[in-house]
Amino acid sequence: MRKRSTGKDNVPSAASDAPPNKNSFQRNEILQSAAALFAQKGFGATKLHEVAGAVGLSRTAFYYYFPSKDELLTALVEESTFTLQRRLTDVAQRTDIAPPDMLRTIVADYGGWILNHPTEFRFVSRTENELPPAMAATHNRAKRQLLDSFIGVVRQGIDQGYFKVADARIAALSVIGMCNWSAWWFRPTGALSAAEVSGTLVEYAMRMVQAETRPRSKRERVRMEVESLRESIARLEGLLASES
Amino acid sequence: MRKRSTGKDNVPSAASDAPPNKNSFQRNEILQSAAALFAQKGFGATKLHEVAGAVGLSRTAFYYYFPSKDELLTALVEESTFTLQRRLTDVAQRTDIAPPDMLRTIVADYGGWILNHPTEFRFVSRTENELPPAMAATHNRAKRQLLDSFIGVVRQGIDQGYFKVADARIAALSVIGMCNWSAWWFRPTGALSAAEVSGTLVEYAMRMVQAETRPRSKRERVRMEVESLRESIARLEGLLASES
DNA sequence: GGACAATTTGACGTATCTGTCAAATTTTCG
DNA sequence: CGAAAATTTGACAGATACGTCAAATTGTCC
Repeated sequence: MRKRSTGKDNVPSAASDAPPNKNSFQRNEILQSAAALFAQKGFGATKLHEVAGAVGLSRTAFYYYFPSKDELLTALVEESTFTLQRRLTDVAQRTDIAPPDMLRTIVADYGGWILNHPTEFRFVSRTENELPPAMAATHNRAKRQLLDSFIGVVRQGIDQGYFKVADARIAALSVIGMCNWSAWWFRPTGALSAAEVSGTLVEYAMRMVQAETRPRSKRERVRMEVESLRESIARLEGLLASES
Repeated sequence: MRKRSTGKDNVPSAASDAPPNKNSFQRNEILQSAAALFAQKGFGATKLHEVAGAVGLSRTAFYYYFPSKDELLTALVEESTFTLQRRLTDVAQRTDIAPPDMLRTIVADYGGWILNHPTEFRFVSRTENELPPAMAATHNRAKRQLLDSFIGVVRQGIDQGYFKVADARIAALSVIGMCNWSAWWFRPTGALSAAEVSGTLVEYAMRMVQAETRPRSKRERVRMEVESLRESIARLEGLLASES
């Protein structure tokens, strides 16, 4: 019964042997269930016995894997938020791409991540007002960065004559909102895959800013033509279906 | 949490004189503060002393206006949800308007309501998973009706040749999501008014479905799509030829 | 001022939740 | 098998939350 109570053993550094509870199967099960429960009912409203019960454990067994409920929250936030944050800032830093392709890339990446991690996204959205101050600060900073990235792309597109938008901020928020909300309705088991929905979101984002089709590279032209073909075929299928 | 109270006066019947607490100023203050707190932290995570403290009351004074925390929730849900529900179903029932105007109207109405009641909307969205079963059922029914209304308008627009959209459901969800998310970023004190933002949302919704002012016949649309396909293939052939 | 109702409060009881700890049980491995 | 480690459990303590109630305070009207 080595509890290693005093030592902060939850640092992400790769201590190989000492930490008694790390990367355990049950630990990951708890994290996953907790994310779903927190996403559904919120952090404060979710009781520990629910978390434990969801993975078939007694409430006290939980404390073998996490020192406290707050530590569970921090572990969850670190796991979920950091990946999202990194992904966002990475994409937005590039300046070598023209605004239309840039918007396409950023929406596909952001929306794609949400569609592939709807539970995590809902968890973060739901618990962002209950986070401890330090984490709330970094989270808000990341959100602001994300918004600024979108606004920057839209503004560049306007300035360079690609987009026709009156207010870059409203347009960015509308695109972001469209993507965000997909976490509340998308189900991977549905008729459309995450990649297909992501492509649709990209298409709608481009329509929102009325991006002009001034293709740049050959590769990009091919991609656009293929996308256009796909859309045409889908529309034709729809027309054909409504025929009978 | 549901405990049976003794024969108190918590019947919602409109007895004009007997109920000692109804339509009081403090009662409305409590409702308003509670909506904001529930929207921010969720129902289960918000403690009663916070609600009472937000309006300058002691915790026990709260029980003079509401028999229990659950009754506060139900009162809040009834007040917030019913107005939203009625508004939605009213607009969507009309069939005398052409799809483009219909979409304009429905988005302006729905988005406008959200922009004018962001706190209520966030409250409903946040607590919808903590509602008592009966209320959850009606709420889900209303949500489904709303979605069906949007889908119906989009589908009509497609069939009548106004809109160019591959999947009516995804388009409807995207428009709804764009509107919904405004509750999380819009502030009435900002540079743009609710009416202005609402107009922008309408504009973006119309762009999303690529609404055209004049409908085209189905036969004509098929011809156009085929022509579009032919052109795409020709362009792709050209790109392929110049590749080698 | 005084009677009466409206409103607020402090003390109390109960239920629930978090977290601790020693003991019990299971698993691992020599 | 048997010992040590890993894992789980039940009992317990402290804190907090909800709700009740009688008493106290405030406001109103004559």
